[in-house]
Amino acid sequence: MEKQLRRELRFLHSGDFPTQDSGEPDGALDDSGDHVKPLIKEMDFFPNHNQSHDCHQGRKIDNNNNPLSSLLDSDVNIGLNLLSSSSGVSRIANEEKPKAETSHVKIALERLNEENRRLRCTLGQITKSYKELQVQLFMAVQKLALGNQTEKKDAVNGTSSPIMSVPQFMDPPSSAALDVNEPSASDDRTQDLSASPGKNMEVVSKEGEHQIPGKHASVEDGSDQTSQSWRPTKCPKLDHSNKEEQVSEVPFRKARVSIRARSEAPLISDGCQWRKYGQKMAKGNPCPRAYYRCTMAVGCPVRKQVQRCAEDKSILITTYEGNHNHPLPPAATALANTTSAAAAMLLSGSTTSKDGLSLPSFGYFPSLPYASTMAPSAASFPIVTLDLTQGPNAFPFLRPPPSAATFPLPVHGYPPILGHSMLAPPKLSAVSAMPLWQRPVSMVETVTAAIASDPNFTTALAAAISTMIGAPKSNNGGNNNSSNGVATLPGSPQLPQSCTTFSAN
DNA sequence: CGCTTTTGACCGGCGC
DNA sequence: GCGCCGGTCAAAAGCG
Repeated sequence: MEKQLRRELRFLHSGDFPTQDSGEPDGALDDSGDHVKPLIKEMDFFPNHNQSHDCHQGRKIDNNNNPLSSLLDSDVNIGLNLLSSSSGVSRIANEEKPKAETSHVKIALERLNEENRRLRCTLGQITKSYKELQVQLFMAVQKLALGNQTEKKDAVNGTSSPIMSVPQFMDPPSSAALDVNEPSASDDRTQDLSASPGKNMEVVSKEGEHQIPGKHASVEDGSDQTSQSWRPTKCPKLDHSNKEEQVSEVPFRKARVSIRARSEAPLISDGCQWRKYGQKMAKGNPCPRAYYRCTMAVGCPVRKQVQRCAEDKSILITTYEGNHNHPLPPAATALANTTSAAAAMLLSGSTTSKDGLSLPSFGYFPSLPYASTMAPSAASFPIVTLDLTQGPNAFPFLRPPPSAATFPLPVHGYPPILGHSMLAPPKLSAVSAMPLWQRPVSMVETVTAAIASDPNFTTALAAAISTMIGAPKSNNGGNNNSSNGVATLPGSPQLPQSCTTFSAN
Protein backbone atom coordinates (compact mmCIF):
# COMPACT_ATOMS: atom_id res chain seq x y z
CA MET A 1 0.00 0.00 0.00
CA GLU A 2 2.62 2.44 1.02
CA LYS A 3 4.79 1.37 -1.80
CA GLN A 4 2.09 2.04 -4.23
CA LEU A 5 1.43 5.34 -2.64
CA ARG A 6 5.03 6.36 -2.97
CA ARG A 7 5.00 5.57 -6.59
CA GLU A 8 1.95 7.60 -7.07
CA LEU A 9 3.36 10.58 -5.33
CA ARG A 10 6.53 10.32 -7.24
CA PHE A 11 4.56 10.45 -10.32
CA LEU A 12 2.81 13.53 -9.14
CA HIS A 13 6.05 15.09 -8.30
CA SER A 14 7.44 14.47 -11.68
CA GLY A 15 4.34 15.88 -13.12
CA ASP A 16 4.90 19.05 -11.28
CA PHE A 17 8.46 19.37 -12.34
CA PRO A 18 8.74 17.42 -15.50
CA THR A 19 11.95 19.00 -16.53
CA GLN A 20 13.74 17.84 -13.47
CA ASP A 21 12.70 14.29 -13.43
CA SER A 22 12.34 13.39 -16.98
CA GLY A 23 14.94 11.03 -18.13
CA GLU A 24 16.52 10.76 -14.74
CA PRO A 25 17.77 7.43 -13.61
CA ASP A 26 16.45 5.65 -10.59
CA GLY A 27 18.56 7.64 -8.26
CA ALA A 28 16.76 10.77 -9.18
CA LEU A 29 13.49 9.10 -8.63
CA ASP A 30 14.58 7.98 -5.28
CA ASP A 31 15.48 11.46 -4.41
CA SER A 32 12.14 12.77 -5.24
CA GLY A 33 10.66 9.88 -3.46
CA ASP A 34 12.61 10.79 -0.40
CA HIS A 35 11.10 14.15 -0.39
CA VAL A 36 7.72 12.69 -0.41
CA LYS A 37 8.37 9.96 2.01
CA PRO A 38 8.02 11.96 5.19
CA LEU A 39 4.84 13.28 3.86
CA ILE A 40 3.54 9.83 3.51
CA LYS A 41 4.64 8.86 6.91
CA GLU A 42 3.07 11.80 8.51
CA MET A 43 -0.11 11.15 6.77
CA ASP A 44 -0.13 7.63 7.92
CA PHE A 45 0.47 8.68 11.44
CA PHE A 46 -2.17 11.34 11.54
CA PRO A 47 -4.98 10.14 9.45
CA ASN A 48 -7.51 12.18 11.32
CA HIS A 49 -5.61 15.31 11.47
CA ASN A 50 -8.25 17.84 11.98
CA GLN A 51 -8.89 16.51 15.41
CA SER A 52 -5.71 17.24 17.18
CA HIS A 53 -3.67 19.56 15.07
CA ASP A 54 -6.35 21.58 13.54
CA CYS A 55 -5.09 24.78 15.02
CA HIS A 56 -2.43 24.65 12.39
CA GLN A 57 -4.63 23.44 9.68
CA GLY A 58 -7.18 26.01 9.31
CA ARG A 59 -6.92 25.63 5.61
CA LYS A 60 -9.45 23.82 3.65
CA ILE A 61 -8.58 20.35 2.79
CA ASP A 62 -11.67 19.51 0.85
CA ASN A 63 -14.40 17.69 2.53
CA ASN A 64 -12.00 14.95 3.19
CA ASN A 65 -9.98 15.62 6.26
CA ASN A 66 -7.04 13.80 4.99
CA PRO A 67 -5.60 15.11 1.81
CA LEU A 68 -3.85 11.87 1.33
CA SER A 69 -7.03 9.98 1.02
CA SER A 70 -8.24 12.35 -1.57
CA LEU A 71 -5.13 11.69 -3.47
CA LEU A 72 -5.55 8.04 -3.11
CA ASP A 73 -9.16 7.83 -3.86
CA SER A 74 -9.31 9.32 -7.21
CA ASP A 75 -6.68 11.07 -9.09
CA VAL A 76 -3.52 9.35 -8.29
CA ASN A 77 -4.57 5.96 -9.35
CA ILE A 78 -5.55 7.26 -12.63
CA GLY A 79 -2.20 8.71 -13.16
CA LEU A 80 -0.57 5.50 -12.26
CA ASN A 81 -2.61 3.59 -14.69
CA LEU A 82 -1.83 5.95 -17.39
CA LEU A 83 1.76 5.75 -16.64
CA SER A 84 1.83 2.04 -16.75
CA SER A 85 -0.05 1.79 -19.93
CA SER A 86 1.67 4.23 -22.10
CA SER A 87 4.03 6.82 -20.99
CA GLY A 88 3.45 9.19 -23.84
CA VAL A 89 -0.27 9.31 -23.45
CA SER A 90 -0.13 9.44 -19.69
CA ARG A 91 1.81 12.62 -19.73
CA ILE A 92 -0.73 14.35 -21.77
CA ALA A 93 -3.63 12.99 -19.84
CA ASN A 94 -2.09 13.89 -16.58
CA GLU A 95 -1.41 17.43 -17.40
CA GLU A 96 -5.08 18.12 -17.32
CA LYS A 97 -5.68 17.01 -13.80
CA PRO A 98 -2.55 17.81 -11.93
CA LYS A 99 -3.55 21.24 -10.93
CA ALA A 100 -6.12 20.06 -8.46
CA GLU A 101 -3.81 17.36 -7.29
CA THR A 102 -0.97 19.74 -7.01
CA SER A 103 -2.93 22.06 -4.88
CA HIS A 104 -3.84 19.20 -2.62
CA VAL A 105 -0.32 18.11 -2.31
CA LYS A 106 0.87 21.60 -1.70
CA ILE A 107 -1.64 22.08 1.01
CA ALA A 108 -0.63 18.87 2.60
CA LEU A 109 3.00 19.82 2.34
CA GLU A 110 2.39 23.14 3.90
CA ARG A 111 0.52 21.61 6.70
CA LEU A 112 3.23 19.11 7.31
CA ASN A 113 5.87 21.73 7.14
CA GLU A 114 4.03 23.66 9.71
CA GLU A 115 3.77 20.70 11.96
CA ASN A 116 7.39 20.00 11.39
CA ARG A 117 8.19 23.51 12.45
CA ARG A 118 6.10 23.13 15.50
CA LEU A 119 7.84 19.94 16.47
CA ARG A 120 11.19 21.55 15.94
CA CYS A 121 10.13 24.36 18.10
CA THR A 122 9.17 21.96 20.83
CA LEU A 123 12.44 20.18 20.48
CA GLY A 124 14.26 23.44 20.65
CA GLN A 125 12.50 24.36 23.82
CA ILE A 126 13.38 21.06 25.36
CA THR A 127 16.99 21.46 24.40
CA LYS A 128 16.98 24.95 25.72
CA SER A 129 15.58 23.80 29.00
CA TYR A 130 18.30 21.27 29.31
CA LYS A 131 20.97 23.78 28.60
CA GLU A 132 19.56 26.20 31.04
CA LEU A 133 19.52 23.59 33.67
CA GLN A 134 23.05 22.70 32.86
CA VAL A 135 24.23 26.25 33.15
CA GLN A 136 22.45 26.75 36.38
CA LEU A 137 23.87 23.59 37.74
CA PHE A 138 27.30 24.88 36.89
CA MET A 139 26.59 28.08 38.66
CA ALA A 140 25.20 26.31 41.62
CA VAL A 141 28.19 24.09 41.91
CA GLN A 142 30.56 26.95 41.62
CA LYS A 143 28.68 28.89 44.15
CA LEU A 144 28.79 25.95 46.39
CA ALA A 145 32.47 25.72 45.83
CA LEU A 146 32.95 29.28 46.85
CA GLY A 147 30.90 28.66 49.90
CA ASN A 148 32.98 25.70 50.84
CA GLN A 149 36.06 27.67 50.26
CA THR A 150 35.09 30.15 52.87
CA GLU A 151 33.82 27.46 55.13
CA LYS A 152 37.06 25.70 54.94
CA LYS A 153 38.85 28.75 56.08
CA ASP A 154 36.45 28.94 58.92
CA ALA A 155 37.05 25.36 59.78
CA VAL A 156 40.73 25.88 59.68
CA ASN A 157 40.31 28.71 62.05
CA GLY A 158 38.67 26.38 64.46
CA THR A 159 35.04 26.76 63.72
CA SER A 160 33.47 23.68 62.40
CA SER A 161 30.74 24.28 59.95
CA PRO A 162 28.64 22.08 57.80
CA ILE A 163 29.94 21.25 54.43
CA MET A 164 27.70 23.58 52.69
CA SER A 165 25.03 25.96 53.49
CA VAL A 166 21.98 25.31 51.53
CA PRO A 167 21.17 28.89 50.67
CA GLN A 168 24.36 29.17 48.75
CA PHE A 169 23.17 26.52 46.50
CA MET A 170 19.66 27.65 46.38
CA ASP A 171 19.65 31.04 44.96
CA PRO A 172 20.05 31.04 41.27
CA PRO A 173 19.36 27.52 40.22
CA SER A 174 16.18 27.04 42.03
CA SER A 175 14.02 27.53 39.06
CA ALA A 176 16.06 25.51 36.71
CA ALA A 177 15.88 22.45 38.77
CA LEU A 178 12.27 22.24 38.03
CA ASP A 179 12.65 22.91 34.41
CA VAL A 180 14.26 19.66 33.78
CA ASN A 181 11.11 17.90 34.53
CA GLU A 182 9.33 19.64 31.84
CA PRO A 183 10.82 18.01 28.85
CA SER A 184 10.81 14.58 30.26
CA ALA A 185 7.33 14.81 31.49
CA SER A 186 5.65 16.80 28.83
CA ASP A 187 7.09 15.45 25.71
CA ASP A 188 7.08 11.76 25.33
CA ARG A 189 8.87 11.99 22.09
CA THR A 190 12.03 12.79 23.90
CA GLN A 191 11.86 9.50 25.60
CA ASP A 192 11.66 7.18 22.75
CA LEU A 193 14.75 5.43 23.91
CA SER A 194 14.16 2.08 25.34
CA ALA A 195 13.26 2.23 28.91
CA SER A 196 15.56 0.68 31.38
CA PRO A 197 14.24 1.35 34.79
CA GLY A 198 16.79 -0.78 36.43
CA LYS A 199 19.57 1.69 36.20
CA ASN A 200 20.84 2.75 39.48
CA MET A 201 22.87 5.54 40.65
CA GLU A 202 23.81 5.39 44.18
CA VAL A 203 25.30 8.39 45.77
CA VAL A 204 27.23 7.69 48.82
CA SER A 205 29.33 9.84 50.93
CA LYS A 206 31.74 8.93 53.56
CA GLU A 207 32.52 11.26 56.27
CA GLY A 208 35.81 12.93 56.66
CA GLU A 209 36.42 14.66 53.43
CA HIS A 210 39.96 15.63 52.96
CA GLN A 211 41.92 17.94 50.93
CA ILE A 212 44.34 16.61 48.51
CA PRO A 213 47.76 17.59 49.55
CA GLY A 214 49.60 20.05 47.54
CA LYS A 215 52.63 17.93 47.67
CA HIS A 216 53.64 18.26 44.08
CA ALA A 217 51.50 21.19 43.53
CA SER A 218 52.39 22.74 40.30
CA VAL A 219 50.37 24.61 37.85
CA GLU A 220 50.23 22.13 35.09
CA ASP A 221 46.63 22.62 34.68
CA GLY A 222 45.53 26.09 34.32
CA SER A 223 41.88 25.38 34.25
CA ASP A 224 40.51 23.17 36.86
CA GLN A 225 43.30 20.90 37.61
CA THR A 226 45.62 20.20 40.33
CA SER A 227 48.59 18.16 39.54
CA GLN A 228 49.38 16.71 42.82
CA SER A 229 49.26 13.05 43.11
CA TRP A 230 46.45 11.20 44.56
CA ARG A 231 47.15 10.84 48.18
CA PRO A 232 43.96 10.99 50.01
CA THR A 233 45.19 9.48 53.18
CA LYS A 234 47.76 12.14 53.58
CA CYS A 235 45.35 14.88 53.20
CA PRO A 236 44.47 15.95 56.65
CA LYS A 237 47.95 16.61 57.75
CA LEU A 238 48.90 18.63 54.78
CA ASP A 239 45.59 20.21 54.90
CA HIS A 240 46.53 21.96 58.03
CA SER A 241 49.93 22.97 56.90
CA ASN A 242 49.11 24.19 53.46
CA LYS A 243 45.65 25.33 53.93
CA GLU A 244 45.91 28.41 51.85
CA GLU A 245 47.20 26.57 48.86
CA GLN A 246 44.76 23.79 49.30
CA VAL A 247 41.84 26.02 49.22
CA SER A 248 42.79 27.55 45.98
CA GLU A 249 44.16 24.56 44.24
CA VAL A 250 42.04 21.64 45.09
CA PRO A 251 38.52 22.08 44.08
CA PHE A 252 36.51 18.95 43.72
CA ARG A 253 39.02 16.25 43.87
CA LYS A 254 37.75 14.78 47.05
CA ALA A 255 34.81 13.19 45.47
CA ARG A 256 35.28 10.00 43.63
CA VAL A 257 33.09 8.50 41.09
CA SER A 258 32.79 4.82 41.15
CA ILE A 259 31.12 2.80 38.53
CA ARG A 260 29.99 -0.70 39.02
CA ALA A 261 29.27 -2.73 35.99
CA ARG A 262 29.30 -6.29 34.96
CA SER A 263 32.17 -7.25 32.82
CA GLU A 264 34.36 -10.22 32.28
CA ALA A 265 36.95 -7.98 30.80
CA PRO A 266 39.81 -7.08 33.09
CA LEU A 267 39.72 -3.49 32.12
CA ILE A 268 37.30 -1.10 30.70
CA SER A 269 38.09 1.19 27.90
CA ASP A 270 36.92 4.68 28.57
CA GLY A 271 38.61 6.71 25.93
CA CYS A 272 41.63 7.55 28.00
CA GLN A 273 45.06 6.08 28.23
CA TRP A 274 46.00 4.56 31.53
CA ARG A 275 49.16 3.25 32.93
CA LYS A 276 49.18 0.83 35.73
CA TYR A 277 51.40 1.89 38.53
CA GLY A 278 50.51 -0.44 41.27
CA GLN A 279 48.52 -3.33 42.43
CA LYS A 280 47.55 -4.27 45.92
CA MET A 281 45.58 -6.81 47.72
CA ALA A 282 42.91 -4.99 49.53
CA LYS A 283 41.56 -6.26 52.74
CA GLY A 284 38.33 -8.11 52.50
CA ASN A 285 38.59 -8.76 48.82
CA PRO A 286 40.41 -11.68 47.30
CA CYS A 287 40.76 -9.78 44.10
CA PRO A 288 43.65 -7.39 43.80
CA ARG A 289 43.07 -3.74 43.30
CA ALA A 290 44.89 -2.16 40.41
CA TYR A 291 45.95 1.45 40.34
CA TYR A 292 46.11 3.35 37.13
CA ARG A 293 47.01 6.85 36.23
CA CYS A 294 46.10 8.74 33.15
CA THR A 295 48.89 9.04 30.63
CA MET A 296 47.14 11.05 28.02
CA ALA A 297 49.02 14.09 29.20
CA VAL A 298 52.07 14.60 31.28
CA GLY A 299 51.17 15.24 34.83
CA CYS A 300 47.54 14.42 34.48
CA PRO A 301 46.45 13.86 38.05
CA VAL A 302 43.63 11.53 37.30
CA ARG A 303 43.80 8.15 38.94
CA LYS A 304 41.59 5.21 38.79
CA GLN A 305 41.28 2.07 40.75
CA VAL A 306 39.93 -1.10 39.31
CA GLN A 307 38.80 -3.95 41.41
CA ARG A 308 36.39 -6.77 41.16
CA CYS A 309 33.60 -6.96 43.57
CA ALA A 310 34.27 -9.48 46.24
CA GLU A 311 30.70 -10.66 46.33
CA ASP A 312 30.21 -10.90 42.65
CA LYS A 313 33.35 -11.19 40.63
CA SER A 314 31.56 -10.45 37.46
CA ILE A 315 31.17 -6.93 38.71
CA LEU A 316 33.99 -4.61 38.01
CA ILE A 317 34.30 -1.56 40.16
CA THR A 318 36.15 1.33 38.66
CA THR A 319 36.76 4.36 40.78
CA TYR A 320 37.96 7.63 39.36
CA GLU A 321 39.35 10.66 40.97
CA GLY A 322 40.82 13.85 39.72
CA ASN A 323 40.44 16.06 36.77
CA HIS A 324 42.20 15.65 33.53
CA ASN A 325 44.47 18.47 32.59
CA HIS A 326 44.10 17.84 28.92
CA PRO A 327 41.35 17.67 26.37
CA LEU A 328 39.24 14.62 26.48
CA PRO A 329 37.56 12.70 23.77
CA PRO A 330 34.02 13.92 23.47
CA ALA A 331 32.56 10.83 24.95
CA ALA A 332 34.82 10.92 27.91
CA THR A 333 33.94 14.53 28.36
CA ALA A 334 30.29 13.86 28.16
CA LEU A 335 30.54 11.11 30.63
CA ALA A 336 32.73 13.20 32.79
CA ASN A 337 30.12 15.83 32.89
CA THR A 338 27.43 13.37 33.57
CA THR A 339 29.16 11.82 36.47
CA SER A 340 30.52 15.04 37.74
CA ALA A 341 27.02 16.33 37.92
CA ALA A 342 26.34 13.51 40.29
CA ALA A 343 29.58 14.24 42.04
CA ALA A 344 28.68 17.85 42.29
CA MET A 345 25.43 16.96 43.89
CA LEU A 346 27.29 14.77 46.23
CA LEU A 347 29.73 17.44 47.07
CA SER A 348 26.98 19.82 47.73
CA GLY A 349 26.46 17.88 50.88
CA SER A 350 22.76 17.62 50.66
CA THR A 351 22.91 14.35 48.91
CA THR A 352 25.43 12.81 51.11
CA SER A 353 24.88 10.42 53.82
CA LYS A 354 27.05 9.00 56.40
CA ASP A 355 28.55 5.59 56.57
CA GLY A 356 27.84 4.62 53.06
CA LEU A 357 24.14 4.63 53.33
CA SER A 358 22.18 5.35 50.31
CA LEU A 359 20.57 8.62 49.99
CA PRO A 360 17.07 8.76 51.11
CA SER A 361 16.45 11.55 48.72
CA PHE A 362 17.46 9.36 45.87
CA GLY A 363 14.61 7.04 46.26
CA TYR A 364 14.82 6.40 42.60
CA PHE A 365 18.15 4.75 43.04
CA PRO A 366 18.09 1.61 44.98
CA SER A 367 20.82 1.16 47.43
CA LEU A 368 23.40 -1.46 47.11
CA PRO A 369 25.55 -3.12 49.63
CA TYR A 370 28.61 -2.18 47.76
CA ALA A 371 30.38 -0.23 50.39
CA SER A 372 32.07 -3.25 51.76
CA THR A 373 33.76 -3.78 48.49
CA MET A 374 35.14 -0.34 48.40
CA ALA A 375 38.54 0.42 49.57
CA PRO A 376 38.48 1.31 53.20
CA SER A 377 40.46 4.35 52.42
CA ALA A 378 37.83 5.37 50.03
CA ALA A 379 35.66 5.85 53.02
CA SER A 380 37.48 9.07 53.54
CA PHE A 381 35.94 10.47 50.44
CA PRO A 382 32.54 11.10 49.16
CA ILE A 383 31.82 8.60 46.52
CA VAL A 384 29.37 8.70 43.74
CA THR A 385 28.58 5.27 42.50
CA LEU A 386 26.97 4.68 39.21
CA ASP A 387 25.66 1.22 39.41
CA LEU A 388 25.15 -0.38 36.08
CA THR A 389 24.98 -3.88 37.31
CA GLN A 390 21.28 -3.96 37.73
CA GLY A 391 18.57 -3.57 35.27
CA PRO A 392 18.07 -4.80 31.79
CA ASN A 393 21.04 -3.11 30.29
CA ALA A 394 23.55 -4.60 32.56
CA PHE A 395 24.20 -7.73 30.66
CA PRO A 396 23.73 -6.45 27.19
CA PHE A 397 26.75 -4.34 27.82
CA LEU A 398 28.88 -7.36 27.50
CA ARG A 399 27.72 -7.83 24.02
CA PRO A 400 28.54 -5.68 21.10
CA PRO A 401 26.22 -2.76 21.13
CA PRO A 402 23.21 -3.84 19.19
CA SER A 403 22.54 -0.90 17.03
CA ALA A 404 24.03 2.21 18.36
CA ALA A 405 25.04 1.86 21.92
CA THR A 406 25.93 5.46 21.95
CA PHE A 407 23.02 7.58 22.84
CA PRO A 408 23.04 11.27 23.14
CA LEU A 409 23.49 12.58 26.57
CA PRO A 410 20.94 15.28 26.68
CA VAL A 411 21.65 15.92 30.26
CA HIS A 412 24.80 17.66 29.32
CA GLY A 413 23.93 18.89 25.98
CA TYR A 414 26.33 16.81 24.08
CA PRO A 415 25.36 15.86 20.64
CA PRO A 416 24.86 12.24 19.85
CA ILE A 417 28.33 11.80 18.56
CA LEU A 418 29.60 9.85 21.43
CA GLY A 419 31.81 6.96 21.16
CA HIS A 420 32.85 4.95 18.19
CA SER A 421 35.75 5.62 16.04
CA MET A 422 36.98 8.88 17.35
CA LEU A 423 36.60 7.66 20.84
CA ALA A 424 38.14 4.36 20.36
CA PRO A 425 40.50 3.84 23.16
CA PRO A 426 44.10 3.62 22.26
CA LYS A 427 44.36 0.00 23.06
CA LEU A 428 41.30 -1.07 21.28
CA SER A 429 43.26 -2.28 18.36
CA ALA A 430 45.05 -4.74 20.48
CA VAL A 431 41.92 -5.61 22.22
CA SER A 432 40.09 -6.24 19.05
CA ALA A 433 41.98 -9.44 18.61
CA MET A 434 40.40 -10.78 21.71
CA PRO A 435 37.24 -12.74 21.71
CA LEU A 436 34.35 -10.47 21.88
CA TRP A 437 33.29 -11.42 25.32
CA GLN A 438 36.73 -10.70 26.66
CA ARG A 439 37.09 -7.31 25.23
CA PRO A 440 36.99 -4.38 27.43
CA VAL A 441 33.70 -2.91 26.61
CA SER A 442 33.79 0.75 25.99
CA MET A 443 32.87 2.60 29.08
CA VAL A 444 31.76 5.40 26.98
CA GLU A 445 29.23 3.32 25.25
CA THR A 446 28.21 1.51 28.29
CA VAL A 447 27.69 4.40 30.57
CA THR A 448 26.25 6.55 27.95
CA ALA A 449 23.80 3.93 27.02
CA ALA A 450 23.04 3.18 30.58
CA ILE A 451 22.29 6.72 31.46
CA ALA A 452 20.76 7.91 28.31
CA SER A 453 18.59 4.93 27.82
CA ASP A 454 16.93 5.45 31.08
CA PRO A 455 14.05 7.81 30.58
CA ASN A 456 13.80 8.29 34.27
CA PHE A 457 17.27 9.60 34.59
CA THR A 458 16.35 13.11 33.78
CA THR A 459 13.46 13.04 36.12
CA ALA A 460 15.55 11.55 38.83
CA LEU A 461 18.28 14.06 38.31
CA ALA A 462 15.83 16.86 38.46
CA ALA A 463 14.27 15.42 41.56
CA ALA A 464 17.66 15.10 43.16
CA ILE A 465 18.58 18.63 42.32
CA SER A 466 15.35 20.05 43.50
CA THR A 467 15.69 18.02 46.63
CA MET A 468 19.05 19.52 47.16
CA ILE A 469 17.97 22.96 46.40
CA GLY A 470 14.67 23.01 48.02
CA ALA A 471 15.16 21.04 51.13
CA PRO A 472 17.57 21.79 53.87
CA LYS A 473 19.90 18.97 54.13
CA SER A 474 19.38 16.79 57.06
CA ASN A 475 22.31 14.51 57.22
CA ASN A 476 25.36 16.57 56.97
CA GLY A 477 26.36 15.97 60.48
CA GLY A 478 29.09 13.57 59.61
CA ASN A 479 30.91 15.95 57.43
CA ASN A 480 31.32 18.80 59.72
CA ASN A 481 34.86 18.21 60.65
CA SER A 482 36.74 19.33 57.65
CA SER A 483 34.44 21.17 55.44
CA ASN A 484 35.69 19.81 52.29
CA GLY A 485 37.12 22.99 51.02
CA VAL A 486 35.62 22.54 47.70
CA ALA A 487 36.81 25.39 45.68
CA THR A 488 36.47 26.51 42.21
CA LEU A 489 39.48 27.45 40.37
CA PRO A 490 39.33 30.93 39.14
CA GLY A 491 38.57 31.16 35.54
CA SER A 492 37.46 27.66 35.15
CA PRO A 493 34.30 27.64 33.20
CA GLN A 494 33.81 23.97 33.53
CA LEU A 495 31.87 22.13 36.00
CA PRO A 496 34.39 20.93 38.43
CA GLN A 497 34.81 17.33 37.84
CA SER A 498 35.52 14.97 40.49
CA CYS A 499 36.18 12.48 37.90
CA THR A 500 36.73 12.67 34.32
CA THR A 501 36.14 9.42 32.75
CA PHE A 502 33.72 6.87 33.48
CA SER A 503 33.76 3.26 33.46
CA ALA A 504 31.25 0.81 32.94
CA ASN A 505 31.37 -2.67 32.69
C1' DC B 1 65.17 1.02 22.81
C1' DG B 2 61.26 2.82 24.83
C1' DC B 3 57.17 1.94 27.01
C1' DT B 4 54.32 -0.78 30.08
C1' DT B 5 53.58 -4.03 33.69
C1' DT B 6 54.92 -6.35 37.81
C1' DT B 7 56.03 -6.41 42.46
C1' DG B 8 58.30 -5.56 46.74
C1' DA B 9 59.46 -1.60 49.47
C1' DC B 10 58.26 2.53 51.44
C1' DC B 11 55.35 6.20 53.39
C1' DG B 12 51.71 8.21 55.97
C1' DG B 13 47.19 7.86 58.32
C1' DC B 14 44.63 5.67 61.65
C1' DG B 15 43.15 2.78 65.50
C1' DC B 16 44.39 0.43 69.53
C1' DG C 1 54.51 3.31 70.00
C1' DC C 2 53.14 -0.28 67.22
C1' DG C 3 50.84 -2.63 63.72
C1' DC C 4 47.59 -2.52 59.99
C1' DC C 5 46.20 -0.72 55.80
C1' DG C 6 45.84 1.96 51.54
C1' DG C 7 48.38 4.24 48.26
C1' DT C 8 52.60 5.24 45.73
C1' DC C 9 57.31 4.59 44.19
C1' DA C 10 60.76 2.58 41.54
C1' DA C 11 63.68 -1.16 40.00
C1' DA C 12 63.27 -5.18 37.34
C1' DA C 13 61.10 -7.74 33.89
C1' DG C 14 58.36 -8.11 29.79
C1' DC C 15 56.97 -6.74 25.31
C1' DG C 16 56.72 -4.86 20.63
